[in-house]
Amino acid sequence: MNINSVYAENTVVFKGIVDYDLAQTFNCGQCFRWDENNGIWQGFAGKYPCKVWIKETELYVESLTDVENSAEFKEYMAHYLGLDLDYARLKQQFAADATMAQAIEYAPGIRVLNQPFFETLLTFIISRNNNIPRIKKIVDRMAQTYGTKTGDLWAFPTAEQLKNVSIEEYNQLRMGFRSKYIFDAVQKVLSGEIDEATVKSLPYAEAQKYLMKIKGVGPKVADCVLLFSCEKYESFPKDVWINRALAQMFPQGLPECIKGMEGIAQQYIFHYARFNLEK
DNA sequence: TCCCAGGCTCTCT
DNA sequence: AGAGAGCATGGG
Repeated sequence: MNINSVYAENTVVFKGIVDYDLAQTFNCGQCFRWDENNGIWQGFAGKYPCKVWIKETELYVESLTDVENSAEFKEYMAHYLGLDLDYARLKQQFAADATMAQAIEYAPGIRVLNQPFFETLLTFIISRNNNIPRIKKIVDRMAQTYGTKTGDLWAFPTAEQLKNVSIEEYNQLRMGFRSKYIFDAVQKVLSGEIDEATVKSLPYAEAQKYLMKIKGVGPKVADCVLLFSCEKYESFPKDVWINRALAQMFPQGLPECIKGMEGIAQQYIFHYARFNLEK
């Protein structure tokens, strides 16, 4: 996609933005570390601590540290925010199915972010049998205990920063039975047994199997990592809400019009289900 | 007090 | 291979 943007003073402005809602995007359960203040969202997009806001059809991203390479910054943010995928066309395609059209209409401003691999892997290990508010708290404690602070924002820790953290220390972050799984994931990333470039290069099914070498990572967590950080848009994570949606909204199965991009459709379905379906 | 959460592992059949 | 209990923790 051709993305129109201008850059000045650590800020990139993306123009011609239509149907993009930051609240819907950051609150739809795909990420856990963005906070809003007076319409301005703050958080980390990869290595960039940022403020993000939308004014009419312009999307502003201000880096809170000095940008060394503005071209790289622009490209990274466009991809992170999902601006390089034609959502207008995709949503029109999905809306061929009436139930999909209903889910999209409920929150048309959702975009699937392209997040960093390591952070996504760990946060979705924490997500297992957990609820979103508590996931956020645990992830914040991880950042504040082991990450690096920029201004008043704590970066999610790198694998290197977690190198010497023990299971007992993870327990102190109140992550319960997930501590040993976080520990295993960190070790496997550090040893190279789990390699980001390898995951991304594998076809979906093999990539899922590869990630499941990590203890505590099953099909659902692997699918989330593949969808939210590896551009495997055919990945369709199934949690309790999606299972409810499948039973109540798609008793005949998923429609043909989302094929190949099931993961993007999934995010609209998930968000709709969470706020509209009975338990 | 019990139920549940962006599930998975282990055990029993 | 399929079903079911158990799991840490905290909010409702």
